[in-house]
Amino acid sequence: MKNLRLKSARAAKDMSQEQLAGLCNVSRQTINAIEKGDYNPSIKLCIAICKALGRTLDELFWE
Amino acid sequence: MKNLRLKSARAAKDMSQEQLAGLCNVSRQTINAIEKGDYNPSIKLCIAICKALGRTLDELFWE
DNA sequence: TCATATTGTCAAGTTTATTTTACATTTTGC
DNA sequence: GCAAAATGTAAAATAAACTTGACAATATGA
Repeated sequence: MKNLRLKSARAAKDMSQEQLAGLCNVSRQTINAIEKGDYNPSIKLCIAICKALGRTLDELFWE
Repeated sequence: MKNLRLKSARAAKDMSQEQLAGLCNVSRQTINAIEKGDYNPSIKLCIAICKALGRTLDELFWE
C-alpha cells in the first residue's frame, strides 16, 4: 500500500525524495521504498519524516 | 528511553505483556523490549499495539 | 507462606529494514 | 528538443528487529 499522504506532504513542501532523505539521515531509496509501500519503516524514522515535513504520526502514518 | 505511555496504557486495560503480544502477533519479549526502550519497533507493529490498546500513534509514540 | 502469574533478561538464530552502487526512465526548465 | 534533476528499480552486503527457548526475579492472591 502506497503512502500517498507522505508523497503529498512532501510535494506540499516542494521537497525532493533526496532532500527529505538528507533531513532524515537515510538514503533516497529508503524514502522511495516507503512512499511506494515496499516496506515498513521504524517508528524512529517515521518520527524523523514527520518532523521534517511538519506533520504528526497520525497525519502521515495512521490508517 | 522507556515508553511509559505504552506501559501505562497497557495497565489501564489490565493487560499483561503476553496478552498484548498475542493480540499483536509478536513475542512477549518484543513487547518487553519496546516498553524498556531497547529497540525501535516498526510502524506496522506500533499500529497493531495502538489498535489493541485503543490509542493512536500520536498518543503512544509521538514525542 | 506458598503457588502462580508476570516481568526482566540473555544467547543464538532468522528475517527484514536499510545502505551502497549503479543504471534506466520520467519529469522539468530552458 | 536538450540537459539536468528527480524518480524507479535491482542486486549484494550489513545492521537491527524479532523469534525461540530458557531461567531468574518480582509481584499477586489465596
